[in-house]
Amino acid sequence: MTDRRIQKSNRALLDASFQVLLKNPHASLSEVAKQAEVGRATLYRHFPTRENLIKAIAIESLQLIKNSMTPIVTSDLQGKAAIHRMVKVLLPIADRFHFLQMIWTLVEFDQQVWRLYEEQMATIKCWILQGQRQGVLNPDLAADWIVSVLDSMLYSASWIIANNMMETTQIEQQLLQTLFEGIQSNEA
Amino acid sequence: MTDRRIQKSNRALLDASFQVLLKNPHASLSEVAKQAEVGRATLYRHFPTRENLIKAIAIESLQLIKNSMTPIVTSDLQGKAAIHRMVKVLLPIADRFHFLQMIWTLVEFDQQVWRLYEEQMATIKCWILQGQRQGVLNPDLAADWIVSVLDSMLYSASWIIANNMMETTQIEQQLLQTLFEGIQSNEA
DNA sequence: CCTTTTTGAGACAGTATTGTTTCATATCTT
DNA sequence: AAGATATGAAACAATACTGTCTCAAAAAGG
Repeated sequence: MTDRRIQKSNRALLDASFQVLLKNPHASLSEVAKQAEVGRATLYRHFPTRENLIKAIAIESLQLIKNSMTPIVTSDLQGKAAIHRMVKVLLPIADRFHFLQMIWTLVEFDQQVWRLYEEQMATIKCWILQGQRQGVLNPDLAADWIVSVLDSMLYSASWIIANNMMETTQIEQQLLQTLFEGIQSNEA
Repeated sequence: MTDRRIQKSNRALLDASFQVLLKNPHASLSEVAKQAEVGRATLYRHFPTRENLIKAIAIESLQLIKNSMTPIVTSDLQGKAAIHRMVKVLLPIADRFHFLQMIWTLVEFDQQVWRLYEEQMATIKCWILQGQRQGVLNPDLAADWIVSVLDSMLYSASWIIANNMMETTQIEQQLLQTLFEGIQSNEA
């Protein structure tokens, strides 16, 4: 039915562009095509404009994030346990967060992308409010602030991983520790 | 001695470019010149290349940060108290951090800029190690991780302030609370 | 007041990128 | 195997931005 060539090119382009634009958001589409081992014309056939390409990556990233989170949503995990689990699940795809954060200022997205984004944020916020009601999370902290911190810590972690400054498992442990208990010494 | 026009144009250009490029790193130099109420030719007379302009903003930002931090360095504050104070001092200029973080991937800086940056980071890292030795900061956390978290939390705060989502004083309090004690409820 | 210097406006060439189109070739589907 | 379709290479126009230059006007300094 569907031509295998199309799928192959599409995949190669999505992977390559993510890889290239993550490193350098200014990269020309020639570079992307080259990295994807695909002709420049083919790139334009698949993604008519640059914005179109970036949007496709954004949607794929958000979809990836969503797919990682739904198992947690459908499970009966709540509050702290849910957040704990979420961090573990999202850390491996933290570079997707990085990408979204990076292009956020460069491209104006349409409703579709925003909806996906808001949806994920709403889910996280919901867990936080739940945790606060249950008394496991500090109710003095604004939910928006906590969401933002979570976001930026994942970003930090992704950056450290990308630069090979620490091992993934160690980062995971340190992130959770810091997020829940802060940087203060336990004994203090 | 020095022509007042030069200083005036220079200041206007530095302010305008920071403002414009913070919003949109892609903005053309025409937009910058327009915002600065200065001719495009004048912009090029002051800053021969785009990179040159961005570098100037980066240096000014780093200098600003440095000037904010030196009073703390020369004081005898240490460990937690020093970090506490630092957060308070840096929060008002968090948008400078935001800017640096934003352009970091877009421009390759020369030694001068790197030195200034490394210098600030080293100072912060020094305080953290000190705090860990004194037992006020969790010694299990990597100093690099803590620096990174600090950085990203300031970024979060700056973003929230920029979007008028919370008041500055409240953010300051929440940032310190989260940084030191995490998001966990005290009673938990 | 007179000289020097900066400025703004505009024209200008150079360059890079975008996006389109064509056509022969290779690869798929049936 | 045969027809349909995606692809690569290349040429192409259009655009946008960069960086340079000139010149008259404005503003500074002594």
